Amino acid sequence: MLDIKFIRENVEVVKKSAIGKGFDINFLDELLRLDKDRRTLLGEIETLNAERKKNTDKEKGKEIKELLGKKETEFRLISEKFDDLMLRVPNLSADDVKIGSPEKNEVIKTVGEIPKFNFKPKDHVEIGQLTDILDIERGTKVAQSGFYYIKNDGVFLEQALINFAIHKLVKKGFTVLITPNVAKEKNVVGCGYQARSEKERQIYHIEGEDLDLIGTAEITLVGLHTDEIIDGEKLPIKYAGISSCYRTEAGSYGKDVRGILRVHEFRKVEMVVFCKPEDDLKIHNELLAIEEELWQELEISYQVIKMASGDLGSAAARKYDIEAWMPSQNKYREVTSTSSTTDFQTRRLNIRTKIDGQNIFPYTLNGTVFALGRAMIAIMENYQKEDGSFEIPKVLKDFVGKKVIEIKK
RNA sequence: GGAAGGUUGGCAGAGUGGUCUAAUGCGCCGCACUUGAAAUGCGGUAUCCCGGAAACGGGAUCGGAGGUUCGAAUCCUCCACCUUCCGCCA
Repeated sequence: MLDIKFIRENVEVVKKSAIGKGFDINFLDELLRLDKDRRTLLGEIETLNAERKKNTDKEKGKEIKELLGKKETEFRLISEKFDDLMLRVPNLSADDVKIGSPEKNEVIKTVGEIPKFNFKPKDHVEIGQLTDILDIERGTKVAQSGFYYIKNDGVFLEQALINFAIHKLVKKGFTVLITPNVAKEKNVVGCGYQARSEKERQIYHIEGEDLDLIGTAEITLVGLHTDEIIDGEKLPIKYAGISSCYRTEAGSYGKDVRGILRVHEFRKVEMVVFCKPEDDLKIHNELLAIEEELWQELEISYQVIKMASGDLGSAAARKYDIEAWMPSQNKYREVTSTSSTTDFQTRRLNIRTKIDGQNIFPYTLNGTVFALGRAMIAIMENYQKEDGSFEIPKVLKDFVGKKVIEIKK
């Protein structure tokens, strides 16, 4: 959420930034009109309240009460609309972000060697069948398309990725958590994940409860401090959370239907940092560096993409993706994403920090450590051998307990 | 699922119809005293609205909504959440 005062005084800046992100911002004039009406009414209500307090006359008291009732109803109506529109105003993109559609995304770095195979590389679905570590068909049978089983050594591989990641992150000063996989809608909306429309809703809702299945632990990690005041001395606070993630993937029918690249449920290790505004860039670079370090240690080739404004989404001010090499597709595919959301989320969730006696909204940043399904795909495909077996990256060997995952006899 | 108790400022916590401009304590910020610190003293300490360049001034806000009343933190109703006990259960 942006500060309404900022919006009032910088309408053109807000418009320009939103258009750069590809958002329809036609409602901005209505928002400003509602803001004006809302404040006028609030003034009237407060004056009436003050009168009511002082008044001792019976007749006049009743009069005031009646008028107050009308004004309050009107106020509530306007406020509701106002709040709704406020939530639809996207965050500003950072100054260093290129304005433009996703085609303007920039590859800022390519690291590592693309593996050369003297056979036609298989995809993870085939490798998963041959090694018997994935059962996608039965996931579909028991649950639905987009759900899958991980079996046998696959289980150890996923656990290995988690362990490898959290050991590293603890050393880097992160507090590790296993978070709830559900959260009240307030936290979902607070992080900027509200649906643009019901049709495109990405989040599963639990019927009859004020609970959504989380799409990422970002929601539960940022939500940790909802309605709290964080001591400025404690910043930066760094969290790494393990959770399941649920996505309806509405609007992406037909994309990546094969395998487990795009699914409704997966597990992920996610970083969230609360920091002082002036540390934004520094922390963002740190998060990206951690993500790169992990892929370097896995010895898998990757690219770092700096997203143009059109690919930022509502909350992000700046975003980098890492794309890892996927041999079966002969291209790099997204495996991590790290964003700065400035004070967009903390404003919505009323998370403040006290620095020298002053309350300000801290900045939040997030970044993927491992989207475990996608990391597994990358390992399976990049480390595959001709028969469909694959090696375990050196850094994971001790965690998995073996060097190769063999095909099932 | 059943029952009881609770929700007040950064925290603890008082407050059962007007004097609440919300006690008191702690924390934090500033100032004074001090070589420095501690201790002490004084002042401040949230959010929103209006006016103002600012300093500041005025007003509103005691979980949410509704009701009773001239008047509600305080009484009544509903809702949300929290705690404890019971039941069920990994």
